[in-house]
Amino acid sequence: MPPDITWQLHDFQIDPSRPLYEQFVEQIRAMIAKGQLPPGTRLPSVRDTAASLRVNPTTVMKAYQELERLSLLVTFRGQGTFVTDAPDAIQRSRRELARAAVRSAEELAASIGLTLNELIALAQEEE
Amino acid sequence: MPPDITWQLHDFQIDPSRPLYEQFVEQIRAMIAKGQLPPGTRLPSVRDTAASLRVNPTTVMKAYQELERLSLLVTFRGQGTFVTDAPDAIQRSRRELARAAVRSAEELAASIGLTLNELIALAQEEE
Amino acid sequence: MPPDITWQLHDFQIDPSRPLYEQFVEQIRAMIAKGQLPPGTRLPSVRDTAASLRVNPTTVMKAYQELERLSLLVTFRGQGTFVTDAPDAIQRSRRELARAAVRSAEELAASIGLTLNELIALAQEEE
Amino acid sequence: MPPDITWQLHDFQIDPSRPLYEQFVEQIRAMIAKGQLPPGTRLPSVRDTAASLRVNPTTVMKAYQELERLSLLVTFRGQGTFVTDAPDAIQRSRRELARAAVRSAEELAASIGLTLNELIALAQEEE
DNA sequence: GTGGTCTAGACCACA
DNA sequence: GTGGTCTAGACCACG
Repeated sequence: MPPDITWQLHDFQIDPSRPLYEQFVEQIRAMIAKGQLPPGTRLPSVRDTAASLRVNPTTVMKAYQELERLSLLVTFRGQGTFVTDAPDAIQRSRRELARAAVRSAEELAASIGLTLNELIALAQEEE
Repeated sequence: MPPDITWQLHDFQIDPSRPLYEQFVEQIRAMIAKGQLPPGTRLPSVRDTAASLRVNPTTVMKAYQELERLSLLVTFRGQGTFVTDAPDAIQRSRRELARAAVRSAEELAASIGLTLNELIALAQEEE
Repeated sequence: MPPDITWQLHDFQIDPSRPLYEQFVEQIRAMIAKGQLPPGTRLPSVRDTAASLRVNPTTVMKAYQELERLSLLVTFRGQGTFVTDAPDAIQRSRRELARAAVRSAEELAASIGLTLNELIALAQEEE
Repeated sequence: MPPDITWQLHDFQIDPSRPLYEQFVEQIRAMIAKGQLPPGTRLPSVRDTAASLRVNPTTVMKAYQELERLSLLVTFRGQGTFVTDAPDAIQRSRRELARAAVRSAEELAASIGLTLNELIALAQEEE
């Protein structure tokens, strides 16, 4: 039985120029991918999270719902929201994150006529 | 004297979910970085570009201005907009693109507890 | 005299996204309709059911009450809750279930301009 | 170039006991599936729809976004929301609707020990 | 003008 | 107590 989790405002880095809920999705997804939020963990309630992040509850809910769509969270009516306990959903999510990141770098490389390795080499060049 | 350039709608791939002007910046920047638009080339006017891309002129203007800010384009009043011929501007831009792309992949890797190499390996794993 | 019944957690499949009590109603109703719970059978008490299903007693109570409303269960104070032995209640319930299901499929068919048979054919089409 | 569409309150049947946005999704999806909203059609803006349905704009937006997730709508920034012009997305949606409806009827049939055909026959029986 | 995000606050069903 | 829906109204970026 994994313990409940709590979080504080300072657990999250927020960039006011981007959608808040999107950043919550990213950061919670990263915590799950890192194993920091083990399968079955109960997340703080929408209201509690909203209070500790000093944000509107609907903003938190939007993030939770998006994570549910990604199969990373499940909510049990009246009981709260939990990290999925299907370990493959989590592993799949890690792979998807990795693929998206690598694909995006490869696309940029291709757009300037380089391979991924050449891109990495170029990034390390001295001024 | 490099020839003028024209472009067609199909030279650009657009994704409705992201700002148009931003996509123009990226794609023109890529053309410059690839040498497809050599230094000194005169770009089509904002009006012409907007017409051939079937897009709002202010969108094109915003893209050109952003590229000027990046020192990749220069505008001579009454004569038009040209690809910079400062030789290092282009190479510097290539390095900046590469660094940004690599840094972003590294950050994602770190956020799920991996190195860049591990991230690339994970992305290549089979289903 | 039909024997008492007991049930285990695994007799019920639950979907977190729908009301629990509603799913109990459906599943108990199905057991009765199938003859798996013969007329006159005594059901486990609300407390026992709640315990073995690891569920809030009020949830079970709500399900039992709904099944009473459907005339499929009757409660004798102090003696417990029993499957009705009015012979037509069960057959009527089967017909009602069938009609509701068919009507709902017909309505969906109509909403996309098909008959029920066309809908069934479309559902069987290959990808 | 498909004509714009407008709609009135009475084009929608609403059941106050179920989420509004969900009903909008269903009904717009049905209109698309029926061909009543041809590919490429521009939907009324969120604000206009909200006004004619006498509903809050965010409720309409939620419906539009859900339909976008289903690949039935695409939105072009600053220009509005359009029915996708990929005809296969629409046909796929029709099949999905049909399959879900049929599967649900089959499941109910199975739960009372019948086949789909027997269920349909039972539904047609006289009182 | 378009869609999108966020807030504050109400109300509901479910457990 | 939980999540979920809806409203009214503000503000923003984009075209």
